[in-house]
Amino acid sequence: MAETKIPKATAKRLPIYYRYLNILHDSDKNRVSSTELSEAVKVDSATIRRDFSYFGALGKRGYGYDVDSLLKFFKKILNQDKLTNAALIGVGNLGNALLNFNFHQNSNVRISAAFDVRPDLANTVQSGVPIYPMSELRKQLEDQQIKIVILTVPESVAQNVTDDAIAGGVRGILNFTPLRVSVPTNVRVQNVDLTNELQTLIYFLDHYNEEE
Amino acid sequence: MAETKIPKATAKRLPIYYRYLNILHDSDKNRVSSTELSEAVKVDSATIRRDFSYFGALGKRGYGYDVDSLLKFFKKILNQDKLTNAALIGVGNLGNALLNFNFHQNSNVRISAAFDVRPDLANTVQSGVPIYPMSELRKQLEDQQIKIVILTVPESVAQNVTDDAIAGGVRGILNFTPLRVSVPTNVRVQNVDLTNELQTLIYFLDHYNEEE
DNA sequence: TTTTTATTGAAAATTATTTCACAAATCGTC
DNA sequence: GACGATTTGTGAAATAATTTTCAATAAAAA
Repeated sequence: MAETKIPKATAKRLPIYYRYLNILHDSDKNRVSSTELSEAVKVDSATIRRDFSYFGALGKRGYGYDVDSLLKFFKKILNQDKLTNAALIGVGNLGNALLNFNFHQNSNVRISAAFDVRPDLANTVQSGVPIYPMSELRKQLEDQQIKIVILTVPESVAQNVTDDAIAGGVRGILNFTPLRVSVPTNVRVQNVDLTNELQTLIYFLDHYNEEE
Repeated sequence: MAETKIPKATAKRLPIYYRYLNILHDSDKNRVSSTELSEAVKVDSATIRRDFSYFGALGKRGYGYDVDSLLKFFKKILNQDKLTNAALIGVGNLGNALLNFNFHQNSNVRISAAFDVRPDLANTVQSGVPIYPMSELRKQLEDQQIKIVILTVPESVAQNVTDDAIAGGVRGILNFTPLRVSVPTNVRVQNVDLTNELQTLIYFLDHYNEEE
């Protein structure tokens, strides 16, 4: 399934490249060099070439990379040639913003179902997405074959909800709660911890002055 | 200023430790081992000990770490013993959610000013935070001595707004736009790219199955 | 007191990632 | 075609981060 395992650091950069390739494509550029890419995405050009080379020789010496074929290649690699459905669990403050956040505009992901405990939300439609009661979580995930969830519930219930979601077949979790949830090894968690990010930023400001 | 430069990977974990130490403190635990911490924060115990050791010998062999003194230490290190004001630029969909997101509850950061282009928003107060017109960005940042901004504007204006903010003295940017903004070396950018996170998650799901 | 158990701190080994630097390939021009 | 200018792809070196290992020490038990 994997093409001889790409480094994680590389994998995390692929969407960044993909995004900029789309921009180039939309502006009808058909050729790009690693140096040019480097400036746009703020990644060293040697790193970009190394990243690309894990997938084979994608460029041409003395020429650069062909935008269209590179784009097509990454679209495939990133599964962006198919639509991926995700579920949002917890339609509170942040959850609501994510419902309106148009993932589908920039990527082939869309939130196709949402869940919340509040009885007045259950069985309504918010921003075009049906909201189900939490009691239906497992069943709906199974029925709709949803493999990815976005977790925006209160920390106190995060682990329970996670367990439920995994029971429903979920394989990837975008976790906005500060809790580091426990999951089996075949489930992937990507943590987005806003308080953390701010604190890290403050730390760097105070301790890594005037350099990079 | 810096205590002989800590690895970046370590710096990013400090807020995670800090948060869990607070939880331990609140539940009146006064001692913790690296193994116990490890389970809670999902970081290998050796990595935790290594991380701590950059700051000196904080623990006691055969005993573990004293929660209170460790907490006090990290509070200082992370500047959480002082209040840090941040500004939010762009009170749209996501920006609004962040205004309501209580950073102050979990950390000593609060959003003390917000900015938006919409004339109907300017000079109102949203969730207790005054909204200023964009034209006042630089002046307000200077006057209020705000060094950190949260950027939730449309991508198309991200670079301009960033330049303005930096002219106003900003040193750290939590960037929610997909644009990799250009900044001088003494300004730090922390990118939070939601579409990216989802795409990375999908990539890992498809290519790094059944292992870790 | 002595022994056992728990646990850190740090050196060393390992693994992962980035960067350098250059030969090889290709392009565009004369 | 030959030549100079570009630009990739990649070994090798450098740097960064994690993990192993274990001596030293503290606390608890005998």
